[in-house]
Amino acid sequence: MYGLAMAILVFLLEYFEYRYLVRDLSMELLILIIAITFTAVGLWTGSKLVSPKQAVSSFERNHKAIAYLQLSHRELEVLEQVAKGLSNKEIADALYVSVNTVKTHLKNIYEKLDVNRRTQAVEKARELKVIR
Amino acid sequence: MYGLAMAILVFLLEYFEYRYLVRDLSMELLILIIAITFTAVGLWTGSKLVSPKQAVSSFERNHKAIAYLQLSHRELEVLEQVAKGLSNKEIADALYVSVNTVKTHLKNIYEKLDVNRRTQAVEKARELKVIR
DNA sequence: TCCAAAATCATACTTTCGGGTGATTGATCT
DNA sequence: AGATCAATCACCCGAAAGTATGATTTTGGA
Repeated sequence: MYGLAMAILVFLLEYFEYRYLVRDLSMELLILIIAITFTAVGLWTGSKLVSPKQAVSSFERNHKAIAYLQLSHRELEVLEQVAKGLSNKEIADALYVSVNTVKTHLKNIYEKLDVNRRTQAVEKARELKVIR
Repeated sequence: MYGLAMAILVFLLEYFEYRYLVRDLSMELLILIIAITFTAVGLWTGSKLVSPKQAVSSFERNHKAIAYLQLSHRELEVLEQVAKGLSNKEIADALYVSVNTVKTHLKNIYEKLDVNRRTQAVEKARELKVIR
């Protein structure tokens, strides 16, 4: 796309070049136009390339923190469900285990994160980039 | 800065123009150089202007959502405390009101956000950019 | 193969939350 | 002056969450 656009522009400019070459003024103008045009192209391309990269995700899990906290795979799953706002019962159903199991996992999570409420656990896990 | 750089470039190019005007090849090359240069300038300028804006904060409160949901000032304060992971008692102490008042506010918040748990309220409020 | 960690579940108990209802006070708008 | 709304508080009750303790089964490595 970019290459094509540039080729066309170069072609067009070459045409104008031969038409108005005699006048000095048009040459300066030509350079100005090219400069502005390609600055715009650069800005546009930059915004198209840079913005999505930051907007789409900008989240990557902090595996070091998880390892440091010794959070198991299952505990992470429970933590994610909690962050989604699910109740213990709903988490139990989602993970096909009993409510008691969920509670046990949560107890261990609270201990590892050094908190004693689900809301605090979510808050802390977010800070540590353990969950989204 | 940008204007100065462009002025210098135009001046330089004008110099080259008079020096190599006779050759057709250099004219095309000239245009190519200008195009590439200013694309680079555009990209650089874009990255300098766009990146910091998104990196520094990237959060501004959605006042429209708050207005639409009819969340009062006090309700917002409670919501923020909840998001911090505080218990009703702790929120009550922080805002110098009774636990019952906090509960009343929470009840109204739940109704307005159409949820029935604090964790869901936090989740939804975050989605709607009502809280950080 | 054997062990430690992870995952599972249970029971019992306490605390916190959430829902329902009702009431008072003060500010704002008409 | 009356209506409206935000903010405050109280009481009750059941549900959910959290704490403590103990036990069994799976499983991934050494």
